[in-house]
Amino acid sequence: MTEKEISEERILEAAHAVFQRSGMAGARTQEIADEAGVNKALIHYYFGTKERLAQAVFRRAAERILPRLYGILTTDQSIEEKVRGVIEAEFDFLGEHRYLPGYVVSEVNYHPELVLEVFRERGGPPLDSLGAQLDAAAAAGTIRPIGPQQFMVSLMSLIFFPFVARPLLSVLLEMPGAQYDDFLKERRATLADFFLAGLRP
Amino acid sequence: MTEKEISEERILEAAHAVFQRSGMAGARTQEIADEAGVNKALIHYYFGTKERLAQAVFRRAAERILPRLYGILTTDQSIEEKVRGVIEAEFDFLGEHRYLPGYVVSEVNYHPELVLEVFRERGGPPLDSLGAQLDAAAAAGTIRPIGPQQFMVSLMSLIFFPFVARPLLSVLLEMPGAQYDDFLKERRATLADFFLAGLRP
DNA sequence: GTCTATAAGCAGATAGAC
DNA sequence: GTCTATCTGCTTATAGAC
Repeated sequence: MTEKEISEERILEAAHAVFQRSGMAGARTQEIADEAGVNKALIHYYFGTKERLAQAVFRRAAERILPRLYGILTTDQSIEEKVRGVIEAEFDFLGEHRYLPGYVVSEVNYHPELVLEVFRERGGPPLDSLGAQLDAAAAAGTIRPIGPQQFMVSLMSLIFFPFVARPLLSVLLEMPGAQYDDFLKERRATLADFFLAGLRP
Repeated sequence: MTEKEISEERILEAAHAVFQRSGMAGARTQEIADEAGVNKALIHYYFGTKERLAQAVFRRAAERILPRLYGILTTDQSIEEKVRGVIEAEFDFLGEHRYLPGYVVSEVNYHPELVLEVFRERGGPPLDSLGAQLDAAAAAGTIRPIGPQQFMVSLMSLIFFPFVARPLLSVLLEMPGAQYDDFLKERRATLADFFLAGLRP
């Protein structure tokens, strides 16, 4: 890796951390520079503006979340296997990136154009093949009829929302800190059964 | 309503709108003043700082979302009736406040102390009575065993996440604008059955 | 490629008149 | 209670040396 790439990577890493905890509007380039161990000016040298830096961070984040999700959905496994696979893979990932979903969701709210451009580049999950598989399973009577969009939204809701709304849920449901981690562990173990039961006819 | 209260209310209403679309860090007091039809200085006269204005907005929002939710959970209806009731009530509410969940979730991420203080004041749902009812239903064999927290998180996830992540889901699942509204309508009609099926033993 | 120094603009907050 | 005018501080971004 060249020196240039090292600095660029350090800045991206630092920006990711700072954006995640302060949001794009709340983040300060000075803080990013400090965390990266470089000077403010260098950030502008590499990325021009704060906005373009944020986009670069999103591109990087999208490439971390989406492929593993789509990958599993594209195999030739059964619906049940896919559901279990997605839940396991996402919980693994989220264990190490607690704040990423909250950040993505927040920024997509405040700067849709900026963020959605990135997600458009990458494209969505394989809706057609998934839809066909769901239709086939419904025809065979193993699940009740459901469209691929409702399927995906329900699955993603159940997985991501507890991370996105963690601070809020932690307070409202009286599960501070480590207790919430236990809650998530229990959830990981039971979620697939709950979701699959919901699909049954 | 006194003149004083009218101005204060106009500012709160405007602040709510502006915060919702720009976030607290991104919002400008000038924009809030313009939208309220008053002067910047008046905002400080009433609320002191932008931060305290934001808190006032949250307090107002919390009082709109939570009571109707808790109210239904506190009745002596069956689990099934409560689930259907909560879903109907929340979809009604969310139809007119699309961006509220996204805003609350975003700010709770970036300024936990500030927001959580408000939610702490109000307290959570009736976990004890709900837990007892779920235990009883499980003992009677109508549902499988589930704690009140898992119950609440799953229900809230399925309801709120499609609103919180709307822009993202709209792009990834290829349902632009009005199509997403149709999707939500279908969801409203089918969600209770899906959720209740997930609970069955 | 990386730094120091600085410019230019704007935001939140206050003073003071009415 | 509401306004105009202003201050102070901070932030992004650039110029220019090394």
